[in-house]
Amino acid sequence: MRTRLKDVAERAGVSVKTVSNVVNGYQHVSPALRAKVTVALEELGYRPNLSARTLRRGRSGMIALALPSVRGPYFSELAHLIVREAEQHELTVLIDCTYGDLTREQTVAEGFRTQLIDGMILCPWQLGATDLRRREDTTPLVLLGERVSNGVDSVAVDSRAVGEAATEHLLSIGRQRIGVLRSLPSNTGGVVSKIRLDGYKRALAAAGLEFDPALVVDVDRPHGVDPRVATDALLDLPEPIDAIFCFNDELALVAMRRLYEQGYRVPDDIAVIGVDGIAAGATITPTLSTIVPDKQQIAAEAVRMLVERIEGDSAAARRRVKAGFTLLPRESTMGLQRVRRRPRTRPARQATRS
Amino acid sequence: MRTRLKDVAERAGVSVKTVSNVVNGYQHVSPALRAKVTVALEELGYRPNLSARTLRRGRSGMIALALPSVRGPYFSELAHLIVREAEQHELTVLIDCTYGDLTREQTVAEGFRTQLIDGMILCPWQLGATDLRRREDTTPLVLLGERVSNGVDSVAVDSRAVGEAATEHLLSIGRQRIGVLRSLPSNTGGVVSKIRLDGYKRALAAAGLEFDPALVVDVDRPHGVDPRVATDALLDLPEPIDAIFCFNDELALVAMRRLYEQGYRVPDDIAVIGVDGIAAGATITPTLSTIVPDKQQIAAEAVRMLVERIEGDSAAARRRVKAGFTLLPRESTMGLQRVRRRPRTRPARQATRS
DNA sequence: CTGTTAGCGCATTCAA
DNA sequence: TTGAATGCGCTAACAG
Repeated sequence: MRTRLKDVAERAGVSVKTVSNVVNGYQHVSPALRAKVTVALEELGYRPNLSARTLRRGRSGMIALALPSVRGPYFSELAHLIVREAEQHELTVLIDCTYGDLTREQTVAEGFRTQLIDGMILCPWQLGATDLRRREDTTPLVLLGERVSNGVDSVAVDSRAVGEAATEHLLSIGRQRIGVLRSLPSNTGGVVSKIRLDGYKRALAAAGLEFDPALVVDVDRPHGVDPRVATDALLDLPEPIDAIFCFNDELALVAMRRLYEQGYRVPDDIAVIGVDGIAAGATITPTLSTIVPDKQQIAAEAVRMLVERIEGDSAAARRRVKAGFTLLPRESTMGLQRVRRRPRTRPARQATRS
Repeated sequence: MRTRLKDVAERAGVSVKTVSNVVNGYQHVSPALRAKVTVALEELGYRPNLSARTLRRGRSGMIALALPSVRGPYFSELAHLIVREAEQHELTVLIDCTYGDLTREQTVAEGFRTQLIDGMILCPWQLGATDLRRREDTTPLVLLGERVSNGVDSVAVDSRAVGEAATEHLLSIGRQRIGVLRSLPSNTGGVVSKIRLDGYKRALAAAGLEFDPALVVDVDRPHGVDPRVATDALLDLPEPIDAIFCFNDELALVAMRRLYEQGYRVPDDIAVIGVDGIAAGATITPTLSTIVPDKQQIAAEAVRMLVERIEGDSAAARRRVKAGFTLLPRESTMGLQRVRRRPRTRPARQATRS
């Protein structure tokens, strides 16, 4: 049997309450007793039973983070930041993967790990306003993304502004026919993609250009159009394109590879811009121009709002926070950095295929 | 107040026990009562209080996963797989970031979230055998990696074999002077790096080549030598190298960029191989040859062993499972795929700098 | 300042 | 098959 508070009390010759006081860092304990208790605590190797404490306190100090996935550069970074942020508030994060599955998202919204978590942050892909209205669970909830505009706290980047910024950047370097590789994860309503495309259209309109639907190709991984095929589709257009706006960096990487395979040069022939700011983008050649959402801000705001809900009156008005982003112009739009060609000291090798 | 078992019981006009039976799917409940209870459950929107249940059962159905970070391609993928694997066993995963910090690792090993988690999987970077011997907490524990060889269950890839395989591959394509970019996270004892280097030496020896310490450069992010500088160091060696073995793919990406900046061609001048199998490696040009640890196996074995500990007698002998890996030869060692140069239909553009 | 006691919500003895 | 009572370990009222 595990050592309980009671065991420690007996050992130290004090009451349970006193031990509890010491464990919880209460002020009003005489030094003498505190010392005795501390020794007993140490000797018995006491560890509080968090379930019991949670049951009693009605608080566990844990929050859930429900994401479509924890894999992939975007969500893993976001998860990391949220975990860090939660730590600041002495909260532990329980991560749950929804796989963008509606049923799972509903389960989460509708009382997941009840009473074991003090609140949760959910990034919905399919969950709709209806689901949320039906919601009976009273656990504080903060939503990530623009999907739902219901009476729930949420934080998201302004996708329209993102679409606009990317497009404006491409226009600013003289590109006129801008293809779009739009990611439509098969399991999403694609709200974000839709809004981003609005931004694209707006930027075009502001530049006096007409929107051409043929320039927009949907990429629907993993069950839909392969990104390579989608890129080819853009390249095969009768009137050639001079830039591609990819809705995420991973897509951009694939597109750039495809452009290489098809003999196009980036950015000379075709400029490429992505969204996310994944690490590889800074390292590949050409380095990838991209738009970086302020994940740190997203994490901080989400946790802050959640903590407020947990601690404060749940009655406060629902808030909708807009997170910022940054345009990072790099080589895939601005042109390759000049490199110094080294004198070659030995003949170029042939790779020996085995 | 939240609806409790008792409330449901009153509503349905039955005892608490019966409701509990229904909730937990007990067999021996008469259909009539079951129906009544189900209705009451629905009407009141009952959600079990997991803290109470945990306290009573002595099991929470949660396990902790303590990693240095959840960011980055390797750990995020691993976390993902472990979460999936845990789900198969109806376990929820609580993720904790240690940042490779010794104190935090000790905290985790020494009774983290006691009684709230049924077991844990820890990937130690600094924790030593001493810490583990001292361990008083009885929560089942499984270790990831080769760091500790104590009386604890663990699963890890054979780093020596990895080092050997990478080196042999480079030798097999005719490279003889193989530089090593060795990652030594500032907070690690670098056990893995050491063992991998052993593999490198062994492969060299087997090929009748002498080991040259000058060929090994340590990269110590974020506080130590910049990977770019480290790459330069290899390039500045009096006797030129013809290959680089990078201890992880991210490092390889940086090295390849640096090679480009310095005017070397990959793989013609210098072949590059990494370890991890990150997604970007399949997409960049040249695609990155790499060694992919079988993360799925690691995840599966870790969870399996943990579950056995949780359910079975804790007395069973400690096991040390070796996970497999795969060599993925790609363009960065095998040579570029031939590309078709398209007829250019319009003059090459100049990127207009704004 | 410290001890006694009740009860958080649930699962589970033991009776019926 | 079902109901009543007990206690999991802890914290917070309330006494002392």
